Amino acid sequence: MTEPVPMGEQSEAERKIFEAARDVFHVQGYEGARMQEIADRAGINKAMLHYYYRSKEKLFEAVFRVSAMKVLPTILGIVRSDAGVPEKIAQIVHAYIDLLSKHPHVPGFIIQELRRNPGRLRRFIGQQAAGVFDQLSGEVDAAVDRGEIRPIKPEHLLANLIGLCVFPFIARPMLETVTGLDETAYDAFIEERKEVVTDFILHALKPT
Amino acid sequence: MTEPVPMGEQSEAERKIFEAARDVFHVQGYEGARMQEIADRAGINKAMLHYYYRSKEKLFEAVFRVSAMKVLPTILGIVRSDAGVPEKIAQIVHAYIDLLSKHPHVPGFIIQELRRNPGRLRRFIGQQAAGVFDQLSGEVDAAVDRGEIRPIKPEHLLANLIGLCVFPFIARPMLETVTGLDETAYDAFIEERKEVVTDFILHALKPT
DNA sequence: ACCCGATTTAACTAAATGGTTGAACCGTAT
DNA sequence: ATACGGTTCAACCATTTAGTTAAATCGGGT
Repeated sequence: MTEPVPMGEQSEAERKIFEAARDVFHVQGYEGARMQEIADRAGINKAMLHYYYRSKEKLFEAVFRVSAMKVLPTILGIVRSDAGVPEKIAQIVHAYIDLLSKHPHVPGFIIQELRRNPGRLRRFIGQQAAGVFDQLSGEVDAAVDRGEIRPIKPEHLLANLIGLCVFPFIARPMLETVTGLDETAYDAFIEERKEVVTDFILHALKPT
Repeated sequence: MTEPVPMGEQSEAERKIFEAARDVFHVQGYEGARMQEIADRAGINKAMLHYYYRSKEKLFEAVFRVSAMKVLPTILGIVRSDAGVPEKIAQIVHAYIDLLSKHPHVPGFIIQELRRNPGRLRRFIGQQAAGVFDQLSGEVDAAVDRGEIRPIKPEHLLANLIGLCVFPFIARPMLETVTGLDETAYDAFIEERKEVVTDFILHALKPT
């Protein structure tokens, strides 16, 4: 081997495999993905997949972990910050749409896996996000009591917040068709949403 | 045969096959579905699937058509009605959430198929929904001009409207975990959303 | 009673797919 | 140079899966 691989690091081949697997799993989902296609994209033999990752399931697990980790911590960090509720909303919307623009297939990928195997994400969230909703919940209730925002149950606000950010990514081909936007215009549309969604939510919450 | 089957109608067997296929496809998706499981659920031999529907693809196509048809026309009818924009929004939200509560797996099913084969839904929407967005678009722009609602691009309003209705269904297991709601509480949560979402959108659009 | 077409089944086939194996390769340390 | 451990590959294997077939069944019309 030209370059020995330090313990705990990825070899060139392992990295290429992972990236190929990520691309294929993200678009095709677990069931739709073919080990042969992953090998082809990585430009290596199919047996290599099993040499580095023991099985399809293990390879998928690795991809899932990294993908979910890419999306969750950003949000959690903002929720944990000490900004007020309206500022948090603005920050989350901007950070989330920004992030998803860089990984546009992740939301659909997560949703798909959520259908196939709800348990995995449940465990994952249970570990990562424990207590975070309670914190947000408390802050929202307090802001409501203070009359800072109109009354709303935290679970509704959370669902609205995430739904508004995520939906354009998972339903992209549908919305493109309905609205008649081409790919470039749709990218601009998503970019606009950082402001539009923030504005939309804050107005919805503005006390009368 | 005990009951002859009139031309153009479904036999008992065909109906049972279709219902089993619908249930399996809705939850497993195309790739995840097994013809054997569909046959088992229908309580018939696997060969019968091919007798009535020539192939997995054809069977899926039938299920998809009916499922998409169940969800689209309701919305289209309301959009085409002559109610004002705020009334239309209220009607769509109520009708849509009501409808999805009866077919909770359909949104995820559609999304999954949208990823696997965007072309099919594109064609489907192209036929069914042609012109409907243009109408809604015109009405929204007019309402904005009249100062009836705050300025918003129709594509954003549409994305918000559908996203807010649909998201709790496709992300259900995730939201259940994060919020700690059990199945019964989550059903109540969805029921609440008819009012909450309507209220949320209308306030977001209320001129200042 | 018998025929006939529609329906149903068990057994089978062909292809695809995840996974395995044993040999070859390659750079390094002895 | 040689042995060695990690790496790579072509060929192979076992299982699963969609799809086929040919025979059996069933009920109504004659």
